[in-house]
Amino acid sequence: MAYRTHNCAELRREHVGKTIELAGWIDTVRDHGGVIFVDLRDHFGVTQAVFHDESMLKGMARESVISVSGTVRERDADTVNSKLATGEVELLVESLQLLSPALRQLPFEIGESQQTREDVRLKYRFLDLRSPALHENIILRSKVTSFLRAKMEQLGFLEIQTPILTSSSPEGARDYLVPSRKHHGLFYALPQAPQQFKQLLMVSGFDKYFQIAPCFRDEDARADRSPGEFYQLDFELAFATQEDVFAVAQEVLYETFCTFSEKEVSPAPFRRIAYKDSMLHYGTDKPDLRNPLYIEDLSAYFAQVDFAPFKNKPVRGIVAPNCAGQSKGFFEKMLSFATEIGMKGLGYISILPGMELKGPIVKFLSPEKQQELIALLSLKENDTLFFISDVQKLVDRLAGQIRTELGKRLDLIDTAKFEFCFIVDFPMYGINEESGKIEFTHNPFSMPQGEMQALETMNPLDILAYQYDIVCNGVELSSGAVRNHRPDIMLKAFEIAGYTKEDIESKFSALYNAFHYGAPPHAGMAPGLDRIVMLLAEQESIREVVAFPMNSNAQDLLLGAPGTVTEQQLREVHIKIR
RNA sequence: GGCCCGGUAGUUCAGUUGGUUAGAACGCUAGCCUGUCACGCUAGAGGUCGACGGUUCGAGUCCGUUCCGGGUCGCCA
Repeated sequence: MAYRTHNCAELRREHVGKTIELAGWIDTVRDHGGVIFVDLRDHFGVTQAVFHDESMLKGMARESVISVSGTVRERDADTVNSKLATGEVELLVESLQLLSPALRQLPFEIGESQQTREDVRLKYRFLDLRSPALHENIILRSKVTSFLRAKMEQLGFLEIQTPILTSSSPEGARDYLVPSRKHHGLFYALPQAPQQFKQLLMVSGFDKYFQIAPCFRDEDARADRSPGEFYQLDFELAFATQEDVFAVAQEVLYETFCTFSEKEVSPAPFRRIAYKDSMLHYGTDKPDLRNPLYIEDLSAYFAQVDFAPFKNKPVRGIVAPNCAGQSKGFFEKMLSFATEIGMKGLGYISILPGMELKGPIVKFLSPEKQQELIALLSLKENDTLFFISDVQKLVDRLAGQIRTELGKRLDLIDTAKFEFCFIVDFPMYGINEESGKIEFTHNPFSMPQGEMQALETMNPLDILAYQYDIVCNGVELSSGAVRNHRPDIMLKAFEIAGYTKEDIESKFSALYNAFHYGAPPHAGMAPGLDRIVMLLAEQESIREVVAFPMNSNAQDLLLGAPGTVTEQQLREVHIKIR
C-alpha cells in the first residue's frame, strides 16, 4: 500500500478527473459549514482539499498528518488561487486516514516562527523547520553544499575526510575535549579545522584537496557565529601561490552567489584591500563595501589646529553626502549612538549652501583652515563631515561603527548587491597587550612575506604574512594563507614569537617532521558554509540556516546537550566531577 | 567575564504619574455559515506579570538581588 500517488505541489489541470491520493500536514482549515477547505502541506507544497462531509474532519487538529484520496477537480475561474502552484485544481476528498494526530495547541504559529522567541523555537525545532521560510533555508543549504562539491570536483579537487577525533592543538581557539577510555588521563580533541591534516595531505602528494568540513571551537557565539560547531569549505592546493588560491575562490564564490541569488554579484577580480588600509578607511577588517562612506585620517590636520579634544590625537573624518539637511533628531540619534558605543561626543561640520561651514567645531577653525579642510576632503554643499577621535587602540573601531550607522541611517547601503573583497597583507605578529610580548596575530603556519630574509632583518611588527580573508557585505567568509612549508623558516618564525625548537618539535611535531621529507609549497583557504548560506538566504542570524542549532549559550535545547552522564560512563573515562 | 536590550495569556505585544476586576491580536474551545484560500460572525476558556526580597495604605509599574533569553566587547591562531 502506498501512502500517496502524488505530492502536494504536483497537481495541475492535466490531472483533472483522476482519482489520486495525497499525504501531508493539515495546514489551515476553512470551515464554511457544509463545505470545508483544508490546505494540505508537505515538503513540496500545498494543495487545497475540499470536504463536503464534516464528520471526516471531526477531531482533526491542525498539523496532524493525514492521507486523503479523492478526485482532482478543476476550480472555477473565479476561485483559482494564483498564489498556489496547484491553485488551478483542488482535491475533492472521498476518504481520509489519520496517520498521526497533533496536539491542538501549538507552541507557536508555524508560519510566523521567525517572530517567535528563539528558545521556544529551538525547543520545538522540528515544528519550526516546517515553516516555509526555515524549510527553504535548509533546502537552499543542501543545494549550495551540493553545488560547491560539484564545482570543486570540476576544478580538480578531491574530497578527503580527515579525523574528527584528533589531538588538542595548543594554539588558537579553545578545544572541545574528549576523554580517552583506553588511555588514562589523556584526551582527544575535536578539530578546530582540518588545518594540519590538509597540509599533511599536500606533503603526501595530493594536488588539490577539499572537504565540507565540520569545525569545532569552544568559543562564545555571535549572530553570525555558531557556538561549538560550524562547517567550512576547506581547500588547499599544492604548488600554489596566493594568486592561485584567489582564482579558485573567485570562481567558486562568484558562481555560487550568481547561481543562488538574483542579486548583483561583484565580478572577479574581487577588490583587494590591505589590512592596514581596511582598518584605517573602513574601521574594520571586514568592510561592507556596499556602504560608500570612507574614513579619512585627519590626525595631521588637527595637529595644526587649536582644538584641545583632537590635538595630537588620532582623528578620523567621514564625509556623508546630502546629510546637512537632516533633522535635528537625526544628529541627536547619531550622538546618542556614539555615546552608546563609548564615544565622548560626535563632532560634525555641515556644509550649508554657499559653502558656509556650520557646526560646534567650526569656531575653532580659522578661515584658512576651513578652506584647507574643504580642499583636503573635496567637501561639497550639503555634505556633513563627522569627526571621530579617541586613543589609537579604539579610534578605528569607533570610526567603523559610525560609518556603518551612518550608512544605515542615511540608507546608503545597496542591499541588492553582493560586494566581495579580499583583505590581504595581514601582519604576521602583534603585541600582546597584557604581556607586552610578540605573538602571532593569525595563523602561525602562514608564510611571512619576504620569507627568511624578512624574519632575520625586519622589525617583527612590520612583517606581513601571506594571510588573507574574503569578505562579503561586511561578513568575513573565509580566511586563508600561503603556508610556511620550510622547517628553517618555521623555526625562525616561531622563535620570534618566543617558541623554542623543542616547543615546535613537541607541539607541531607532525607538520614539522613532515616538512623534512619534501613538502610542496602550498596555500589554501576555508570559506564558511554557514555564512555563505546565511548571505544567500538573506538571514541576519546563522541559526536560520542550521537545521539544529544550539542557542547562544552553546546549549542544544532540543536534545538537552550538554547533559549529565552516568557514574559508570565517567568511571570508564577516568573522570571525577568536582 | 564586562556592557546594552528584553522577560506580562500557547504566541506576538500594549499596559499612562504606583491606584478599581491586567488588555489586544493570533491561536485554542463551543456554536453559526456551501466557495474560502491568513475565510467570516458570535460566545467562551486561558495569567505565580521570570523568581526572591524591599519601599508603600497599595507594585506588572519604583529599588535591590538573582535566573533566563537576545545582541555586543573580550574571545574566535
